[in-house]
Order: sequence, then structure tokens, then C-alpha cells
Amino acid sequence: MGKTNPPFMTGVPELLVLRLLSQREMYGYELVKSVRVVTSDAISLGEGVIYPVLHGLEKAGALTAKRKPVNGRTRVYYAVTPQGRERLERLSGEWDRVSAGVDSALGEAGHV
Amino acid sequence: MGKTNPPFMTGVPELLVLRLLSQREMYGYELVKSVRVVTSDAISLGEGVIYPVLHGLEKAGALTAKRKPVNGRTRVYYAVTPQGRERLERLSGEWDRVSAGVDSALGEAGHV
DNA sequence: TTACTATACCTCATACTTCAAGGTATGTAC
DNA sequence: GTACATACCTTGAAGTATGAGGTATAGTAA
Repeated sequence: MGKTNPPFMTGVPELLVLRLLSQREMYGYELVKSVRVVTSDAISLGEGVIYPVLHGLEKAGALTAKRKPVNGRTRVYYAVTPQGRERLERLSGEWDRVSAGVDSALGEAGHV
Repeated sequence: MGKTNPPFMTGVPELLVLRLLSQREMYGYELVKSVRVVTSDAISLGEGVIYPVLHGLEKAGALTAKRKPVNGRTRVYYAVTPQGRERLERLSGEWDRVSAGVDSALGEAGHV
């Protein structure tokens, strides 16, 4: 039953979502726009990415969801649990390791 | 029909391969080990990744292949073409943009 | 009224990449 | 002669992201 490891470069959407939610509660539609803003348009994640990530993290116990009616529409606000913070720490560390690896391979020393 | 864009975080194996080959000619098996070395074990790409990337880049005109018999075994050395250098520049720029985006989202912008 | 836009939730087929494990074959060490 | 490292390669399965679709409410402009 060879369980395959996840691809080495994934989990970035999850990382971004956890990071943003660790600063304040947000709802899905808001996250879609926020990702673009905080990354200066470098990364744009569609709703097809955000919502599944949100649901997955909630199921994993990393987030809690809270429905709030606002102006007749319903928003689902997500908050990070302690478990989610651990996950954020782990993913953040992995990202640092991998991105440092790439940068060192690129030899960012004298390059521009 | 609707051609989908490649996932936003891909092309890293390609980037690493092009970068290493831009420094000197290498063969596939050598690249597999080199990637581990230059990334301090942060990234490990198997032969199932390296060889297809090599073939794809050759077909795209970014690399040229040269067979050399060494100690009875055959090695296929790859070299970067001018076209490959352009591709390296482009991928390198994309990586910088995306990784800067993630870092700024993580709030490590001022981190060296 | 109608139409269009923005908000806000969601799902799904397709495309793509990566992983892991396999296969072939030669040379070297025990 | 058996085991390991070198050196090439392919492939099935797993998993993620894309792009486009669907539902529904509220506001605005014609």
C-alpha cells in the first residue's frame, strides 16, 4: 500500500490561508481577494482552490467555522484552532526549507 | 478547447535542472544527486522527475543532448541552449515573484 | 421591468505534476 | 555469483490546481 508523499511544492494555498486566518477571522470570498492583495498579485487563488482548502482544514480540526448573516447574505467565518497553529508552524517551516533550497541553488548571491 | 494554465507553483524541477546545467554540462543520474546537494537535502527529485524534465526540455529546444560512452556505460550529457537560457531567466523571475509573494504574506519581507 | 454587476457560497471534469516503483544493462567489489 | 553502484528509461497511481459551471441575494442603471 505505498502511500505516496504529497508533492514537495504543495501546501502553499493551505499555508497562505492559515497565515491570513491567524491574523483575523475571515470568510472564503474575502480570502480569495486577500491572497491577491497580500501577495501583490503574485499569487491568485480561485474559489475552486480556497473553498476546498477551507473545508479540508475544518475537517482536519485546524479551523472552526461560524455562520453569520450579513446584509441578508450568509458569510462563513473561519478561525484558526491551536491545532491549526501547529499546522501553520509546520507548513511555514517546510516552506522556508524548500524556498531556501531553491534560492541557494539559484545562487542569489551576486545575481540580479 | 480550454487549455488550462499550469499550476502556479510548478516548474521548480525544471528551474533547478536548467540552473544546474547552465553552470556546466551534466547527465541525468548526476543531476539527481546534484539537486540534493545544492539544496542541502531540502529538495530531492527522483529519476522519475529528472528524466521526463530532461526530455521535455530537449524537445522544447532548451537543451541539447550528447551521448558519451564512459567506462563502458553510456552517459547522456545535456547542455543549455540560448533558448534554454531565456527559459531559465523567465522561470527564475517567476520563482522570485511567487516566493516573494509567499514571504510577504508570511511577514518575512525584511528577513535576509 | 429588465439587466447587469458584485457579493457569497459551492462543486466538478479536466489537466497537470509529482511520486514511487518498476525494468534494462554494465562495471566493480566481495 | 551475488550484491551494489552506476546509468538509462517508463508507467500507474495519487494528488493538486485550473477554469468553468451552478445557486442565490442585493444594489444599480437603463
